[in-house]
Amino acid sequence: MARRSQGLSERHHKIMEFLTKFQETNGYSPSIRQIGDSIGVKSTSLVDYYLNQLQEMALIEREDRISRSIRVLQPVYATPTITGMVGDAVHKAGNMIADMISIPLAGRIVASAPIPMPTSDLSYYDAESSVDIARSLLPAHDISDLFALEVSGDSMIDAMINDGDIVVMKKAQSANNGEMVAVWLDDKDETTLKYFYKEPNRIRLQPANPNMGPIYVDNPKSLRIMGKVVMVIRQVKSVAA
Amino acid sequence: MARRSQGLSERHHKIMEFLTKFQETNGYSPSIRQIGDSIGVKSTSLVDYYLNQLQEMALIEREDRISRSIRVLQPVYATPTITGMVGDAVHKAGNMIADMISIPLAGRIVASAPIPMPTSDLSYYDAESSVDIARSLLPAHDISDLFALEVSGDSMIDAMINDGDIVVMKKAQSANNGEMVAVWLDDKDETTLKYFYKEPNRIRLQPANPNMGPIYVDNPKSLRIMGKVVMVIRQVKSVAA
DNA sequence: ATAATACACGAACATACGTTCTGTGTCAAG
DNA sequence: CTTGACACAGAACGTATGTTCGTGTATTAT
Repeated sequence: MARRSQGLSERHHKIMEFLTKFQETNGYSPSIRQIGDSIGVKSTSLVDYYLNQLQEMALIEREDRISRSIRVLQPVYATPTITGMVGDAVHKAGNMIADMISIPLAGRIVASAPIPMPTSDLSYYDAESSVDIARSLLPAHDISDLFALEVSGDSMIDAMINDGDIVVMKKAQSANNGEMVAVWLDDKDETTLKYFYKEPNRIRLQPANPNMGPIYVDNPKSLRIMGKVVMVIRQVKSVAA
Repeated sequence: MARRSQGLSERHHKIMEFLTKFQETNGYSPSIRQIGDSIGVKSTSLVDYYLNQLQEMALIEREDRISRSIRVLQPVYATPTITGMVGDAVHKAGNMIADMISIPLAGRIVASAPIPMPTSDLSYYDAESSVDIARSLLPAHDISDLFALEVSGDSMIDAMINDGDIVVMKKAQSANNGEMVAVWLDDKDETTLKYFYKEPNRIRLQPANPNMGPIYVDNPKSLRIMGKVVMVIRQVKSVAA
């Protein structure tokens, strides 16, 4: 339930500091009684009481009836000391682990050919052909079904995507208005990247470049949505057009 | 003292694997009995027996009479099994740490204003305003002097860069031919991103979009190079132009 | 053959540890 | 004033856990 002030009390703070430091120096968690000693509390029940609160605040995790099973989810360091800053850096690095996603590089996207899709969902973990991206950079929170393609040729230039760019896509068969999708146009026999808009009697495909006009597709069957574009990465080499 | 074969026996190996994995998945060490279960040993004393050996081999450390106090000094992953692949993935993630770069997000780039530069090299580590990028994605191997800017407005559209995009740049006062640079044009009073070409009597600024013509600058003094563009990231939201 | 050693089981033990219950004092809201 | 939420202590409880001991069986060395 809600505590009086939703912030951390002095006690909570001291406990978190102790947990963090103890973990780092010993490699395992302290016992309830050790925690009690560290903050000058005699009773184990009170410590348990606080630990439950910290757990509800998602600052720690612990397993029922298992000694020293406390996991510190968010390290708290005492006032800015050197060791504290080091620990903080370590922690940040640790977070970066969780915040990295390895996306399979499925192949190349060419205007004149359909999009190659990653074979299986349990895609083979090949370090050579994957793109590592920080989750914080991904707008989508749903990580599944992502794959990457390298753009070949200038044909996507109206989508402001150039040769050599990497597009991160999410598998999809349908799309909502305003989303950028990769579509295969039957009548044109080509793949393009456009913003998708479903209008009353037709579908409007809007290029990302506002200076260019839209394409209208009347027959929904002549259009196949391959995926939604999540991200575009351009590694600018020193070679110009 | 020395055991018959100084190498690890099968049992030792399995224990080390179990310890490593358990630690990584649970954040704390297993109990003696849990270890016994994992290797099919009924008696706790035997496990203790092996643990003492491992401790003498300096593979683990543990505190006397303290539960779950085992520290794994030298992680051991299984041979290519499922569990091994998990450990391998974790290991890979560990490598990814080293391959991540946190680039300060210095501000916004607007056509009508000069480029904001990061204040000091010991740039303040603010998690909220930084961009994490895998080093493998960066074409440049020189990591220093990198900073990131968020593009505001459509003015960079001839560089195929749109509103909301993030450009990663490297501080520079000069540029080589073919590099994309951010320049401030005195006579036009604006910042643009163009490919840089020094020609005999003038400087040619070529837009990334091949459909657009170049700009020529005769007086080198009216042009200030702010930095080289290293990378462009577009987080495609579901909002179109 | 004998002894020494490595490997294994199981029970008994002591205790470290998490959990629960009862009681007490404080303080603010009703 | 009463009520109830909150912060705390202490004790009692049950068990999870590390340790020790006694015993047995291979294997190896002497």
